[in-house]
Amino acid sequence: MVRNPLRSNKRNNATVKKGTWSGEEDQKLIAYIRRYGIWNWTHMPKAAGLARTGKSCRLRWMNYLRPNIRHGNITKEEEDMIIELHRLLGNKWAAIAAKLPGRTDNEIKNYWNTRLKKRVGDGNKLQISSTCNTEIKPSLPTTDTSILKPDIGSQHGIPTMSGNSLCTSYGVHCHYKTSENSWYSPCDGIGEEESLWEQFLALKDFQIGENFGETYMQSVAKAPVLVCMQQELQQHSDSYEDFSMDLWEN
DNA sequence: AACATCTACAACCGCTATAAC
DNA sequence: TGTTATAGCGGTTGTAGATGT
Repeated sequence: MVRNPLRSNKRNNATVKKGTWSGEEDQKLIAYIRRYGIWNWTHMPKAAGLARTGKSCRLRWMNYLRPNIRHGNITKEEEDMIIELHRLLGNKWAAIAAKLPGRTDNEIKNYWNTRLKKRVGDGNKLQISSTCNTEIKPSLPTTDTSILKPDIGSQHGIPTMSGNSLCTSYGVHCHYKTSENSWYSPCDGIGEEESLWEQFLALKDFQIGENFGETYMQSVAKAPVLVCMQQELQQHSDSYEDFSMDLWEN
């Protein structure tokens, strides 16, 4: 894991160190950031007395040195979350990491590529109707269809998707259950989504059903769905950009 | 014991989005 | 409006250590 230590920087002819960080380098970076904070990754290395690129410093800090990073074995619960989040979000490692406190995108990416990829495989992508060209992640077979409501969405040309525990109420969202009595949501808040839903439904001119709030609150596969909604909205609304993209950020 | 292959993961690279000018 | 700088993301690489032959 030790990489070649010294290489010249073609741009400024300076010698830039590469490869594994030493304890001394770590201490320099930590000490500098503690004292001065993060102000500019490009210029920070020189100020901190490090022969590294800003990019290298940033990576080292973000992945290993910053506070609250959890090192060590990934728990079964975390592993389950990674699998489910990957199923929903795909290779959005930063988005997945945001849901696992203390874990970094790099760590999750490595964990997926080395341990989970082979086990979980590729037959895990959620499918969505052809009306939506967004690739979304895989789904497990549906077993319980008793809770299905009329697929209003499809009547309006809205893409329908399915999830592990399928509930296509209103044809545009589904529930996802990660474990017994535990609903998981990829988004922190619901305000933005609610607004999006309302605008979307208004554009589509159909009613929010009586169980809408409950079902939508439990919806986890909504992130990909929202992209489809955004695509729909984009065709109808100039203000689409005002509210759409933040949804993925969370 | 020696060599080959595999696994895990730290780190790098290239690209894109965004901000600043 | 175009250009440049910066930050961040995801894919990929390189290598130490483990395991197999």
